[in-house]
Formats: sequence, structure tokens, C-alpha cells
Amino acid sequence: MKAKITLKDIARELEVSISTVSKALKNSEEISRDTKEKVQAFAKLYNYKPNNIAISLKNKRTKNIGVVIPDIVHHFFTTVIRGIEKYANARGYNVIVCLSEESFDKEVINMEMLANGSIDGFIMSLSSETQEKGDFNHLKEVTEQGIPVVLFDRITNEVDCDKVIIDDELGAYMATKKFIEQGKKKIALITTDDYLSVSKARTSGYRKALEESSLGVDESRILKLPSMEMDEKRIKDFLDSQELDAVLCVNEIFAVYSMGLAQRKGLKIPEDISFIGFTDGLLSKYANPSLTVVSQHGEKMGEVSAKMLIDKVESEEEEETYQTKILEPTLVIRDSIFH
Amino acid sequence: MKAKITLKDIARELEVSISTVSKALKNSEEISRDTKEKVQAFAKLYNYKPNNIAISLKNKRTKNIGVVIPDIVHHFFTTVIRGIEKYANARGYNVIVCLSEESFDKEVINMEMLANGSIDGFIMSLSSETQEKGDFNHLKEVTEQGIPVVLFDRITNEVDCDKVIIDDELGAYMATKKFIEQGKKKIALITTDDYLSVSKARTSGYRKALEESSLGVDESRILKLPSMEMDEKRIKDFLDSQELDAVLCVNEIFAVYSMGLAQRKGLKIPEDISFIGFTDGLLSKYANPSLTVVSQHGEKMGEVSAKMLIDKVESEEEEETYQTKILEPTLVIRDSIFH
DNA sequence: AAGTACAGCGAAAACGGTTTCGTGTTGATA
DNA sequence: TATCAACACGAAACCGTTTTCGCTGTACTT
Repeated sequence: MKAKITLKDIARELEVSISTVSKALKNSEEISRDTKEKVQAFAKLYNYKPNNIAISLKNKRTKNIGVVIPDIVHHFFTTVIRGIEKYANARGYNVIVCLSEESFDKEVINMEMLANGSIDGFIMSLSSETQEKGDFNHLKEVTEQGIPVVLFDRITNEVDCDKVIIDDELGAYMATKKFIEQGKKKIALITTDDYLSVSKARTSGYRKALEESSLGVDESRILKLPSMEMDEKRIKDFLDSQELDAVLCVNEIFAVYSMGLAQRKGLKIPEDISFIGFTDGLLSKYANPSLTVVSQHGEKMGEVSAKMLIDKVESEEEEETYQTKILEPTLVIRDSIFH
Repeated sequence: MKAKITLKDIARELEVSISTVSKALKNSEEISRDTKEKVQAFAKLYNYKPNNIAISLKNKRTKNIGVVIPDIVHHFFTTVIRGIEKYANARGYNVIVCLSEESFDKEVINMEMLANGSIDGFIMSLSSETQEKGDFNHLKEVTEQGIPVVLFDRITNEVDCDKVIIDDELGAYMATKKFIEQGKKKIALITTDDYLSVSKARTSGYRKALEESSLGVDESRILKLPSMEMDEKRIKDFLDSQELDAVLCVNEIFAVYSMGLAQRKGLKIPEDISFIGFTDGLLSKYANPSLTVVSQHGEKMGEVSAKMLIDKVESEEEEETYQTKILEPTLVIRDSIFH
């Protein structure tokens, strides 16, 4: 086991000072050609690599980004992480992932763990419990300490920071309008309670499209589940309780599950009933029939978030100006609707 | 913006030395009741939290784990991360995730980035390129430096370290046997080239089950794709080229896609043709029909890996003894086969 | 009165770097 | 010959902790 070599080791071996070694390795003008060559050769030979921790302590920069998300098994968050990771890595940053598992307490604990020097900034999507509680003090504390935060997807307006979202209202509006254009009359919405910022916006887009049409909103056609967790019984009861010819769901799991129920009842998709979901995941692509979705462009969202964060981290000025980027959703047409 | 407070700040305010503050906060016997109370009260008031980086530098322990995996969008890896994250967090560790994207170079670069002090140990699954090349020097270097490594799922025997796998051969054997028991005769396998350790083992289990039966292996019923990437054309051509009554696939995507093709040909599942895949993801659960799979217990695998790694990191002894844990796969029976 | 014990605290080194600010040597210049 | 700039390097501070060791003062012992 050959331990890591340090500047001190090189200095001792070559009988020069630590400062000289440090400068030589950085190709400083101050050091003679001769010495530089000697030091660099030695460093290469022993595979010297500076200790990141020491550099972090000195620079007060860790080159780590903290990502705190509710869940990692949902395809959307996975793609966001991938986007963040790719972009961050290209700029020399590492990504520390923490899962809040939709719990307020875990979100707080995770942030506290990371906020004491481990990271240069946060990229987060709020846990449902946090959005429900409306308590954002942990975020405020962090921003007050000067640690930059970028909120994506599940955001709040009560915290001053950069934000990245897709236009969820528009997405739902587009989807609902598509149904209407295709002659669907009884259009349902399976969503979650309004405390989730995204669900609220999507519900609003759904309403808007219906209100603009001659159809109007029928409240009994809206199912609000308490969370994004699958609740097979409630969805089944809801779909069994009435006749529908189109269903919009706030995620792909609800949609694919609903399609299965419809098929078991002998309904033809999309003729008898059409479906559109949110999130363009594997499930949508490989479902049978494949599911039309409102794509949230998770990877793009991750990239944009990472760019905003790193730009802020590396900017010298302490401008307290925050922006909210709104990405456009797109409808990915597949076999669960006419086309 | 109130910046973080340090020991030095407290010392200055309270007119004591830094050492005294440090000790007082740790409730050292050395410090008088009075002073301790004063210091602790002050620290609490100003919400003092020790700087992780400084502590890392001092202790040569970061409480960070580096996880390097080929991909994050595959359900299996996602669940493993979740298992790692949960367990590691409970023991006070953070998880730094890096994606190799199946590239040897990225794997090397990521490891190098992390190996210079950022982490206490690695949990990894090899990229396909690494397994194909058979070059494991980056792993060897790291272990030689005394950094513990745990390899999971995609492993190699050329590196001395702890390993966690499921019994892939057994999993494929169980699945194939199930087909045979259900009277299937023409059983195909869709897999990848043997350089992927898991595919090799699975192919071997498939062969074993067939050889044990009266059926025997028909090489034309084995499709070896170059990677885990979806190749719709080759799968379609393969399935179109012959008559089959059962298909085992090394992942759920291949299986679900294949089911779709069969259905479009008018075949009934599972009567005319049955399917089993690997990986118990959302896709399997919500596919139509739902897919029977060999579950790899990703979350468990993550937990076990994290436990092995952290135990090693925290153990004092430098015992160079490594173990390989083999988890049992289980067959999750769903509608794509008889039951 | 001298010695001892101990409580309570601070100085300083250490972790591994970076960076500022000298300082001694050399050769050229006036 | 005295002056000076340039060159090449080292000492030391610093980032924020922890920890060892030594010092001071008080109280107690004999």
C-alpha cells in the first residue's frame, strides 16, 4: 500500500521548500526551469495529486454540488440528476445526492449536513411534506449564509433564489386542448392535492382549456390524490364510477395504470378512451399502447439548474438578483391518443 | 447575509482561546462548568456548526462515499443508489454519485477526481467498456492507496476487494426452468455479449437449465446484443425469424418491448408465448400484461454494499481480507407467464 | 514554609495546500 | 566601487479544526 504523496514529501526528497514545490507544479515564473523540471518529473513519477480537501479548506470552495430531491426512483428526477451530473462534471464539479423521501425532517437534516462546508450550492426539489407544511426556514437559513440555491420543479415563491420549472399549466392546457380537438367530451384529471406546486399548475391548465371550450369543468371528473404515491383502489373507484372518454394524469404511472384498467374493461384506446400523462419515461414509451405524454425535459432542466447554480457560485459579484427559468413542455404524441 | 461563525470568532468574542472553545463544545472535563456554559450558550445562539472540510482535513475522513455507476436511468441502478443512500445516511455518510455512462474514460476520470481526498471509499459497478477492455488499473491503483472499494453487480475477479452480486446464473436457471415446467419448448434468450459479467452468468444459467432437461440448447435461439442499449431492429428481426413459445431477457426493457412485438403479431401472452425479464422495475409492474421478472433486489444490494464499505472504512485493522456476498434472486410471478 | 496535586486554560503543532512577502545572490550599470 | 534590478527561492501566514503538552495559580499536605 503506497500512501498518497504530499507536497511536503516532495520537498523533503528534493531538498527544497514546500512553497517552491507548490509553485513549480503550477509552472510559476518565479521558479527556475531546472527546478521546475525536477519537481514536475518527481511529481509525475510518484503520481502526485493535490489533496482536494486541503484545497477546499484554503479556497473555501469544494467543487461539490448538493442535490436534494424527494425520490430517485421516479424517472423524472433521475433524468434531472443525469442532466445535473453531466453538466456539473463538465465544469469540474461533483454531485452529492441526498434523498428527502418526501419528508420535511429528512430534507432539513440533509441540508444541514451539507451546508457546513461540504458543498458550494444546492439544487433542490421540495418534498411534498415541505410544500404541505409551507415551512421554508431551512432554505432561508442557507440562502442567508450566502449559499446559492436553485429550486426546480417543486418550488416555492417564499424563498428568494433561482428557479427552474416547466410551464406546467401550459402543459396541461395543451394536453386538454388536444383531447378537446379530437372530439373528447368527458375529460377527467387524475392529480394530487394543490399543495404540490406542479399539481396546482396542471390542474389550472386543465381547467383553463375546458373553460375556454364549450365543455366547462365538471368537478366530479377531477380526482385529487393525497400524494404522488400510487393508490390503485382510489383510481379504480374513480374510473369505475363514471363514463369517460379521456383522462389526463399528472404522472405516467397513474396514466399507465389507468390504461390497464380501461383495457380490462374492454375499452379500446384511443377510440373509446384516450390517455395523456406527464413525464416522458420508459413506462410511457414501452407501455401498450404507448402513452402520449407532456414531456418535462428533465435532463434539460438539470442542465439549466446546474448552469445557473455554478454560474452563481463562480460569479464574484454579490448581486442579489434571482431569475426563474420557465422551460416549455412538449407533447410527445404516441398511441394512447389519435394521431 | 450572516456568514458562518468559526471557533476563532467565538474565542475572540468570549476572550478565551480557540482550544478552550473547542474543548468546551465537546464538553471536555478540562474546562470549568462556567466557561463551558458560556461557550455553549454563545455557540447555540449564533448557531455554530463545525466546518466539515476542516474536520475532514484533520481526521483524514470525509464521511463521503463515492458511487460510480454506468447509468442512472436504469431502474436497477436507481434502486441500488437508494439503498446505498438510505444506509449511508443513517450512518452519517453522504453519497457522491458519478456516472460513467458505460465509458471507460469517464470511469477513470471520475475515480481520479474523487480519489484525492473527496471520499473515504468507492461503491462501483463497472462500465461495459471497462468490462470489455478488461483494464482495471484504475481500480487497482485506488485499492493500493488503501481506499476501500466495493464492487456490485458488474464485477471483476481481477481486483481484490469486496463484492456484492446476485446469483445471476441461478436467476436465469430458475426462470428457464419455470418455462420448461410450464411445457414451453422453444425458449429463447435475449442477452448481451459475454464480456458483461452478468450476461455471461445469465446465459450460463439458461444453458444449464436447458441442458438438464431433454430440450437442449439451440444456439439460434440466443440473441447476443452488443450492449444493454435498446436495439429495436435486431430484436424484431430475431423474434420474426423463428417460432418461439418463451423468451427470457436480461433486462425488463428488452422483455417489455418483445411482448409488444408479439402482441402486435396477434400472439396471446402467456398462452402462445411467455416472457420473463430481469430487473423488477416499474416497467415490469405496469406493463400489459405485467411482466414476470427475476428480481435483483437492488435496494438490498445497495444496503449491503454500503454496509460492507463503511464497516471497512471504519475498521481499524488493516486486514486484507475480502468477501463476496451473493444475494439470492427471486422470481416475481406476474401475468406474462402462467400462474 | 516548602512541596505537591490538580483544576483550568492557552500555545502550538498538525492536517495539505496557496500565497504574500521577504531575502540572498548574481550580474549589469553608473 | 557602490547601486540596483532581476532572479530564485524560503519563511510564514492562512483556511478551521483537534489535540498534546506545558504553564499558572490555588489549595492542600506535612
